[in-house]
Amino acid sequence: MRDNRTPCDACPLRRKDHFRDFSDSELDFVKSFKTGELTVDKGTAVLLQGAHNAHIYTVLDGWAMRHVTLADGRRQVLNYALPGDMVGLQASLFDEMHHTVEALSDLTLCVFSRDELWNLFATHPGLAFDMTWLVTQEEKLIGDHLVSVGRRSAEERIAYPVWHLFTRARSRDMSDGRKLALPLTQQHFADTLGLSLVHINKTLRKLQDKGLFRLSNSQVEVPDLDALNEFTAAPAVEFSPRPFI
Amino acid sequence: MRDNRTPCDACPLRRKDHFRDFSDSELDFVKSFKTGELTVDKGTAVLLQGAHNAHIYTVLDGWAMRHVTLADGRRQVLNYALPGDMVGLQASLFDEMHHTVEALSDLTLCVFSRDELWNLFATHPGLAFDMTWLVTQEEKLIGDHLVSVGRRSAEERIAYPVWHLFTRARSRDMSDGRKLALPLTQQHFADTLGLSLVHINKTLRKLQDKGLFRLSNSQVEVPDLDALNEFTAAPAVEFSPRPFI
DNA sequence: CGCGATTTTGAGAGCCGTCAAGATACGTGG
DNA sequence: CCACGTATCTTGACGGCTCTCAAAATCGCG
Repeated sequence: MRDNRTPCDACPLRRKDHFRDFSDSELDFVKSFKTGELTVDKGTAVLLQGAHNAHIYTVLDGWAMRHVTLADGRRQVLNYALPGDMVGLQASLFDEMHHTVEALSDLTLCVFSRDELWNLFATHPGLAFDMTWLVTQEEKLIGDHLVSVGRRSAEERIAYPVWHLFTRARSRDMSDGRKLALPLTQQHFADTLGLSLVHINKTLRKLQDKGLFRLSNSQVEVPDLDALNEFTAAPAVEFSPRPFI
Repeated sequence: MRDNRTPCDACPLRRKDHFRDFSDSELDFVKSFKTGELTVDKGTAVLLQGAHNAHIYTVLDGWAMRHVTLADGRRQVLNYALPGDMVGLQASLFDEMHHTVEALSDLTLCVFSRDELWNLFATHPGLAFDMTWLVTQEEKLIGDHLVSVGRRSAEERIAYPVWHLFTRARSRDMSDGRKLALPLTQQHFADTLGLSLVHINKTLRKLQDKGLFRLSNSQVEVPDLDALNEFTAAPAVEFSPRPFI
């Protein structure tokens, strides 16, 4: 945890169109709710499956991944967390974590105390409401993911997270509109989509040959996002500023 | 919606060990929050994917299923709802539904007004907290489901919902410990697990030949729940009274 | 420049899907 | 109570999507 933390007053996320702003009272509370800032290197596990943790986090900068590891080593990625996303809340409010949260890039997190969560609900129903909304959004994302893994072909499956991550990253101004730095290996795609690494590689080639996108050097380039969206057969998402804490 | 509704004072769920009781103040609020009761026949869609709905529901009696239907007709079941589970909240707090909720049996639901939700957060932080907890639990269940579909073999996959539904139903006193009325067809299993109906049928036979359970006449019989749990390789769940609204 | 991580490619096997048809159970009306 | 239509379950054959195994090529980093 570092001293030179980002003051909430000057939170870079608040300035982005994607996120809604706080009221003065809410901002004051969040400032006190935030107990510190955590910066970890790429590859670090921030929250560990099976462990208890006294903190809740919001991603301030970087990419994280939530995943479950089975006893025999098989892994399943649940979701990716981008700036503005909370992690540590989802498992369940006070039980042990059911999944691991790992940094995919160098990662900066705002740290909140779990003990203060009740206080948030008691004194700031608006923020509590926002938090619940965020959890329902997470549930929706995982549900969509489940639909993909359960019912779509390999080609459709791969296209979905490319489009999805690109769209989410763009709304956070992480992309210039066509290119995006994407810190995922093909193994990540495999563990996300329930496919083998080899099959991911071959299917990825087919999709790139179709011109839907281009992956290289940890970068994605999407020439036509609408075409990619149509290929995934996923409903396009509407845009309205979303809350964050 | 019927007139002879179940009064919250005499809610049959409150009496079960599985659910925690309300404080007097909470009970009063929930009584006013509940605007009616809805009883529908087996097969009825209570909430429709793509539609808006002014209500939130809690299952009072019966089985429901939450599922997504793709444009070409492929279906993916997200989860099953049993007495005490909320439906209609998850999609997202005020947007259109992203999935359908359908009655698997004759189904009775408590009806709550979405407009009052804000009031709940403003005046009863305890209930708001419970509601958030319920959503995180749903997210956990869907996450576990995703792990199953993404990373487990057909045999492991099928065993999981049998164990899971049996355990959940038993905690609601719907089973005598060995037998349970389970209103699922093999097609439901297929749509739940991302497998074909034919393959479900053949795998189901193998598992029954192993003696893990027996399905017939819409009944499951599980001779040894622990053995089944071990086979699924899913972590057993601890028991503590959970909230409901 | 050298080593580990990641990507790529090929071959062969097998799990699972599709197609098809028959058997059984269930609900409804006569 | 029986007849009949529909839903559900069962079984077999066959094809293909995806897996595993294996090895080479390329990339990334110190």
